[in-house]
Amino acid sequence: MANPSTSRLPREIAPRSLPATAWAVLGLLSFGRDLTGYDLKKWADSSLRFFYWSPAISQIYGELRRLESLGYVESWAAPQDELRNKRLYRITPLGRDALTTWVRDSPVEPPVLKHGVALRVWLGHLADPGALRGIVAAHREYAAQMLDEVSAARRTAGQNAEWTYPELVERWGERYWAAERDLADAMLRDLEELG
Amino acid sequence: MANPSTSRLPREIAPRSLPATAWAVLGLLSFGRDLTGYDLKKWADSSLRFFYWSPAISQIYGELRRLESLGYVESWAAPQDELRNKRLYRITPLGRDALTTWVRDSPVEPPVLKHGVALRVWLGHLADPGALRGIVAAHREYAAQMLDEVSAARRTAGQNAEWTYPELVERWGERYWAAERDLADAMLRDLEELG
DNA sequence: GGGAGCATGTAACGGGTTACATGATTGG
DNA sequence: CCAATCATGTAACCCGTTACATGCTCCC
Repeated sequence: MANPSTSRLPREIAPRSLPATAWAVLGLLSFGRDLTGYDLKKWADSSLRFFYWSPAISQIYGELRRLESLGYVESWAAPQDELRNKRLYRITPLGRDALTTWVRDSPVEPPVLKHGVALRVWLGHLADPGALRGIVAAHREYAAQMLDEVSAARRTAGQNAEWTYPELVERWGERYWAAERDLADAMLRDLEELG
Repeated sequence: MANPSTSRLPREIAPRSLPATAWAVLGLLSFGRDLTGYDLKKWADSSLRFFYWSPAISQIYGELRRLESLGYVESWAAPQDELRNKRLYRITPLGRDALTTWVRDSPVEPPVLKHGVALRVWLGHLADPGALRGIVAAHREYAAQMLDEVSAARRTAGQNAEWTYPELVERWGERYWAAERDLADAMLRDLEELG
């Protein structure tokens, strides 16, 4: 049996590496604005979701608390209106350093691809051909709409130097969703050829 | 206060809908072969992962137990060699029906996109331009390799009618990874234009 | 009056991963 | 002899979601 007094290692000093979501939230704050959790959720919905994903609001609040406990963000109460307060968050120099290190050094996780439409086509031997084409056609429209939305987001975004990289990623997002739409079209043609 | 005797509804009879992973595992079995958990993991690694993803082996074993408790699969011990047994699984008619219903009726989850490379480029204001290009270039190679692997898988796959739909999805996978590679190239060009 | 938006959080749950444990066989 | 492969499973843990709770303001 292990000696109980030695079997437990002291809590490691080096900061445990955070989930990518935490870095994404900190990343939103790295553009320099003071924001509430609610603000962050809206911003994630209108930008992050096109190439990453938008966490649930409850998770954002949780990550903000964790980031604050690590000293990566600071917060204070600010008047929302006469009666209520809201909590504004700002990135700290320590947080900026940690995020910079993460961007530079952390191994890049391979992109997650979990394509429910492909999964269903793969099981085509169990489906009615018409219904299958319907599923793919619906996905085609979904991709087309994502393309519309990311294009709209790009047009309304600022053009200053500060937004160079987000703009570049939005361009990438447009191409991505256009490709996704074209891929759906090609799959529809393949399905129709089956008769 | 709610009356404790009525505040709790009776356990619903209708089968709770399973996570997509369970349907994917059942889907592997729907091609009609008797397989072990280990076999299923290998097959997932060589086909599912190109368009969905390959669950951990421990999860496959767990899902198999759940599917068996629902009557969707049956299993029996078979001799692996003189000393050991392995457990073979087969889909049941009930399981086939349930899977068919799922393919037909379940709402299709929008494809998950969680692109770590795009996230890092989006934070480009914190990175050294050369390092950023390095990240994208590595991703370009990753996509190219996925393309190679899915092409190889398609060439070695059976050509009979049974494999029509898997083959179609593999074709889709080839196009997908080719597009991903081209998207990385385009992003590299955009990054280089920044100077 | 009611619904949408603003704003913050807790609790329960499920999905999925890694690490661990075990042990035989095959091939270099 | 050692590593890889075959084969099955448990336990701990974390990530993330949904559902729930609260309450104000603005606008129709």
